[in-house]
Amino acid sequence: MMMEEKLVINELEQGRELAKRLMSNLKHTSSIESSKTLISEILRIYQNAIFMLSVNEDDKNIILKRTREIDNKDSKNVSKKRKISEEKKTEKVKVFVGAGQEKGSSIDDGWCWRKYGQKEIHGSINPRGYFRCTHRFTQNCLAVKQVQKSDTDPTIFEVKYLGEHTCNNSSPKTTTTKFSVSMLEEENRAHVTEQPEDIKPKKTEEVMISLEDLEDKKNIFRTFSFSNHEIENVGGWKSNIFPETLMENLSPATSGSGITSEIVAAPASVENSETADSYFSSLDNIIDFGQDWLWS
DNA sequence: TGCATTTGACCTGA
DNA sequence: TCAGGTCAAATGCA
Repeated sequence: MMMEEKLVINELEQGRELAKRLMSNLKHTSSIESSKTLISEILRIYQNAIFMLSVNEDDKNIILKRTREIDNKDSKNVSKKRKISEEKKTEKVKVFVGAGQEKGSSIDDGWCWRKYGQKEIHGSINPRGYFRCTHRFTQNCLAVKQVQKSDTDPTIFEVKYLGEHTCNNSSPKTTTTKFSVSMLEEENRAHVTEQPEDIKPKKTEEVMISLEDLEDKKNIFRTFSFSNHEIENVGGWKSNIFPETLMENLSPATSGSGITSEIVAAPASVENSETADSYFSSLDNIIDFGQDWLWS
């Protein structure tokens, strides 16, 4: 089996386990917070899986090469202070570049990060930002990520994840699954109809706003797109992610604000795959379920 | 006032 | 020796 297929399967298996836990949670407990956290985790895992299925061959080769290098180093039992032997996962995240991003702030991937350094990288125009989990000291969470803006496309950020989150992700901000939605929310507020004061987004309720919003699916996926810009079969890709009914409900104003241009099609091999279709269908169900549950 | 960010210095591996 | 990664004091912000 190909290495990337194993990685995807691993991600999806994690998603399945989390979904089971979520179901159990809903049956046996009334802990809304833990269920929200599980939903966020599931969405993140499916995002990773979709990304793995959709990266182009060059990106796959880079990821595989790094994975093998890591494996080799592990097998030699080399222990260095630099985190070269830790699990590393690289994502390319295309974002709307707003003011916050220009300042080099962290890409909001649902976790709570604290910036601890920035370095000019030899041969790169843009500096690399270093982030660690906010709960590093309180919960001994060793997750770290590096964010660097692409030299060729300023709307693409390469994000490297090192280490796993061991924190319980209890920060209000960390329970969101927005994938860099924040800047777009700023943009969207100009278009969104006025809401009553009491439901304006508050920091502690971002997950509710995020999941309650009818356009949430659109927000999630339009702010996370894939590095394969060559393939533009948007209809097939979008129809996998967004049900037709949802697409019909999107207002022209909002769909014209960038969503169609920012969602990049999956490779044909993914689009034509029944397996992949079922994954996307599951994702829809998960998102639908999350919204219905939160509304109820 | 507490927390996050910035940034120069320092450390480490290649 | 140099590039990349981390530390920690200074600074900013709510």
